[in-house]
Amino acid sequence: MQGIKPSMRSPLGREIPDQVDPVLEELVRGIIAQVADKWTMLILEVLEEHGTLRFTQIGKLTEGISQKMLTQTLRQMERDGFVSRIVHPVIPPKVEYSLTELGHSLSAAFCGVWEWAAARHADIEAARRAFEARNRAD
Amino acid sequence: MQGIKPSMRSPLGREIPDQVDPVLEELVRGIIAQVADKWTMLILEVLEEHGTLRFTQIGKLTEGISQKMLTQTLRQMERDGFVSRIVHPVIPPKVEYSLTELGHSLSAAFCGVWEWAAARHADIEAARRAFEARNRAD
DNA sequence: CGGAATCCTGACAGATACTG
DNA sequence: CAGTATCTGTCAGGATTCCG
Repeated sequence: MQGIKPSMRSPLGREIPDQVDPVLEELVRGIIAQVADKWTMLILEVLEEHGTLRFTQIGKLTEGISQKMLTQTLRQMERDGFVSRIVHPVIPPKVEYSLTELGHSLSAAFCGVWEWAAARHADIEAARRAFEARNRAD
Repeated sequence: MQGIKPSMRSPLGREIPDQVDPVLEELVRGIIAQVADKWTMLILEVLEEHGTLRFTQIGKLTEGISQKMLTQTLRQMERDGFVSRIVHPVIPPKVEYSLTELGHSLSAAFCGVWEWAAARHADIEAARRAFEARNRAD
């Protein structure tokens, strides 16, 4: 009886109810889906590494992103409180982005998944090769 | 100089190189994208909670999944070594799925993100309301 | 410079039908 | 029961153009 929801295995002794509010669950799932998004993760990393950056700079540092997705992703991250967006009313425009405390904490939370993936990727690759071999045999 | 990659902030003192192999990075990113997939996460949870299950049972317990996506997702998870698939050669067919050790460890790895999301969802919702209010004002 | 608006396509999800 | 095959629609996301 263990689940990926912390309510069922939380090492902290906190009294999280076993029956998680389905509304909360749905919300949390949505949040995870968003933060696990390709561009969100990349931008998160770029901002972690470089601190405050301007729009175009993020675009250059985020390999392969289109202007549309950059705008869209940054908006979403701003909306969720992960990045702060400061507009300097000058000509030409200057907009600076940086991670909020919430953004940094998100980054830290994902660190565990990164460590897991880095530690186990060899097992995954092995599993894939084994799977290939199995299916080639029939 | 901090990133979401553990190489830059790993609390464990292990000697992970600061310059992560870009190939590995791409792989890890792909893995995360997959495991963060909606159905993958749901099935992961269902199997954690119920142990070994048959194809149809997983379908019933995974609200809203189509039979196509169930097959597809289970195949992928089997390919990556997260679930084992045992076919009993009887009539009618009987196929049993269960998590492997790798699957359980994946589940555990994501627990941290769940805890983060559960702990911080109020902040995110507040940020969203503030964002709404801000944009309503102009 | 930092976007917004528009158009377009291809990948992927859902529904349906068939099968060992 | 546990799939496969096929068709179709939707929609995320790229390219392009324009604007304060």
